Amino acid sequence: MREQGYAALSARSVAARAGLKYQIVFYYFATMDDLLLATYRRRTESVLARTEEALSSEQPLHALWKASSDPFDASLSLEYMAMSNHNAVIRAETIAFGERIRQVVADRLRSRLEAASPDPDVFTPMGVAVSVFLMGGIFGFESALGLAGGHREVEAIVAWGLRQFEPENAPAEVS
Amino acid sequence: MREQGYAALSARSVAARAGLKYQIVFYYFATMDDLLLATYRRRTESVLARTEEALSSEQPLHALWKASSDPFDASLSLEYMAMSNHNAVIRAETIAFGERIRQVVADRLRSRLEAASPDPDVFTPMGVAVSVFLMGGIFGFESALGLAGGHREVEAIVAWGLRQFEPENAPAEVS
DNA sequence: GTCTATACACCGATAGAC
DNA sequence: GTCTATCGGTGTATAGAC
Repeated sequence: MREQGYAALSARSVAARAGLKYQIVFYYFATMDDLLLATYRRRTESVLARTEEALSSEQPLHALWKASSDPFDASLSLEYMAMSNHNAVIRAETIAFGERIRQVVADRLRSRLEAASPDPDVFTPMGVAVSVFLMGGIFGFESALGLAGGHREVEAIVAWGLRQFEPENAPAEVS
Repeated sequence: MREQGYAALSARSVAARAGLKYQIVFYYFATMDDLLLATYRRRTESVLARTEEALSSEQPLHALWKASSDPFDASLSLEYMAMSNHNAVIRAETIAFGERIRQVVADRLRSRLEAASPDPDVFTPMGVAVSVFLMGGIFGFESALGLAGGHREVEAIVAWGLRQFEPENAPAEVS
């Protein structure tokens, strides 16, 4: 899926990688949608685990940016997002997971962000957390693609923003 | 493509909409890639036109956010981005267009942003322009999907940011 | 320009042998 | 559990009639 897109995920292509005949896929999964959902859930669990690991570091907001903007992850995430647009099962999963993870992130960062917020009405924990999350994702995807116009300049702004909440960190660590 | 994803764009599906036999597609376009590229180019031209229109308004940065975050556009853009991941022709076009439009936006906003920048080393024209662009795109896509957790809070931050450069605007106009 | 006819590859899914 | 055999459907693409 990462290499060739969701359209290339077929029983035949999956089985070929395992060195088996494609009919075996239907022995383990009744339909391709079942396989897809199982794969997606395994992935969201892994993303959640890595996010929580980032949140446990000494500079959780910086770590969240770093984890979110990872190009390898971002391009696969984008594939699932595109699929969410026209597959009801995947869309439901994307929404449920999206709501869940940003709640987790906001909760875990709450005390730290509230204490450091220059303006608590504007820079709420949820707002800051989701902003970092969203910006990181699309930034990472563009990097994977090879589209980097303005990235250096955006990083300068992001570094400034992160510094407002976690001041002791040097900007160099951001990228 | 918008309704069913890039995988559903086929000679058969296109011709069916026109009420014709699918073979006629190969009369107008030698390959499906040719059709795809022609469609994509028509779209990027239209996006560029609307962007330039936004930049001509009295509050170009606010207008840029509004145009970028339009959900209807964003979901189709995401489909092309996902496709860029594994189709070399589309990827080249995405990169070329991406570099071009952010250069246009940064140039057109330069004098205004430089004059208002609270810190010219951090908030460069390119940095601000691309940040608005990227955030708007993913924000609009999530809105189209029905994933809105933290959106209200993100909008508050975006409104604050826009206000730094175009102060006379009321926050209500941002969304 | 639009049609019919045809070719061949790949798709999801099922039945039944071992 | 893994295999072979088989099904109908869809995909891109070409040749040739009208």
